[in-house]
Amino acid sequence: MTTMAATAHSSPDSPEPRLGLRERKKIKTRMAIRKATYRLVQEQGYDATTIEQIAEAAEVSPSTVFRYFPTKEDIVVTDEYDPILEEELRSRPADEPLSRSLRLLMRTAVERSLSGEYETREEMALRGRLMVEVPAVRARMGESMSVTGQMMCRVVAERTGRAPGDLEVRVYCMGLVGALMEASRYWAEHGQQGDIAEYAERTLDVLEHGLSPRNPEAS
Amino acid sequence: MTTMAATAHSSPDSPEPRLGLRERKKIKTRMAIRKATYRLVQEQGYDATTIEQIAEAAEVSPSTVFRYFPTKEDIVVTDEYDPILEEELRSRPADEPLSRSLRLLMRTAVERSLSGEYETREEMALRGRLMVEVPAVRARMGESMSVTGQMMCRVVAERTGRAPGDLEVRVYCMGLVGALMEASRYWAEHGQQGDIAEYAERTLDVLEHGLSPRNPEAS
DNA sequence: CATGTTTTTGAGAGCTACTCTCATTTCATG
DNA sequence: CATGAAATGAGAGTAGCTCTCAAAAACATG
Repeated sequence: MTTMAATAHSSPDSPEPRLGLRERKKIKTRMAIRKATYRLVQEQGYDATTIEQIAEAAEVSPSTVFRYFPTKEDIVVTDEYDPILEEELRSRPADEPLSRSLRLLMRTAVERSLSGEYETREEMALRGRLMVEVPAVRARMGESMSVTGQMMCRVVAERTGRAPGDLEVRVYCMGLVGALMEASRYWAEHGQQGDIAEYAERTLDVLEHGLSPRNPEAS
Repeated sequence: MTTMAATAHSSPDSPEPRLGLRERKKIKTRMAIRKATYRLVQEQGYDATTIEQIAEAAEVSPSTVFRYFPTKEDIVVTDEYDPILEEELRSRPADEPLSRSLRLLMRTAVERSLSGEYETREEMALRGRLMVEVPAVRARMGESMSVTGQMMCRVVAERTGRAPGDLEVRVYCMGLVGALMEASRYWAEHGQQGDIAEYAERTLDVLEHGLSPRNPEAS
């Protein structure tokens, strides 16, 4: 009953710890596990890193690691900003062409991840490498891709006035997400050098206009 | 052991056993493991079925099971007819529009799988269910999807005169394969009732012409 | 501050997928 | 039939993951 109330009862001038100690600790533990994992995986590789090592480095018990992440792959495959993308997409004017919204979305998404707002560039790079090298991680990535696809379905359905479960909607979204996934994989496979935003643009071009036949590298 | 009896070793006019006894046995073992797995999974579910049970039912040792299939998921996720599709696609005239070739390909592929030529309909149905229900299987399916995508890349590259590693080619193919995958998943989720060939058609329509905005079920 | 309640954690047992090694059996061939 | 190669079985070992239960930490009270 008194769930939300009570906060800041005695000292009304507390900085910003809106969350209780419990919540804050959970977040910290989560981060600690991630950090430890990233470090260990960088040092010794994914397979060579065991849950036990991760637990020890993060100063928690193995049980706790599994309480926070259902599988080992989940520790590295995050997908935090799905909801952010969703909101971003929804905020676009409803009469804007979908393709245009998507282009803008891609651009801001890339900018954000490059800004290191949600994860460091090293972490992103590591994730990219793992996606290419470790089958289990790649597989898990595919699963999370499907979640993103569903999110997309909801938004696209609203825009087009169709049902989210509509075959056309689902197929459209999964085609899109699959293609973008491949683009990021292409980027990862090429040493993460090229401009990923440009890759996204070209991807959307292909999806919109098809593959122009026999067009040998027009760039 | 006396099942196959004398294999007509001395008579040089043996019908067609071009393969040695070893090869034939390997094929048989492979099939036996698959059959046993399908049966047990149907009876008790995927997770409840252990490798040990499969081994016992197939009358081999657990070691042998792992020798034939790297993972448990691989036993059910087959993907035998990737090369067949490839040949089929290659056999199409080179100047035929890609979309047309793909439509024909889809049609024959569906016909073939429905004919029970490569696997029984029950097996196909089971695979569909597992793909929807069991995360590990779905994940593995995604991996095999990626292999199909690569095959597609090679063919599409030839057709369009581009390189197989070309970003546009890869993105196009993975978008396509991802969308078709989603279509088959849609089919599986809906009790495997609808006409999967029609779903494929609609999928290709969407990819070619985009999502027609606000078009409420025009069928 | 002492209390009782709830949540989180750690410890440990247990299951199973999967790997590796080595001895044994089964097929192929001169 | 003898010799070499390939397939199998048996067994030990690793690690991811689950479950249970009791201790500890955070919260809500008087």
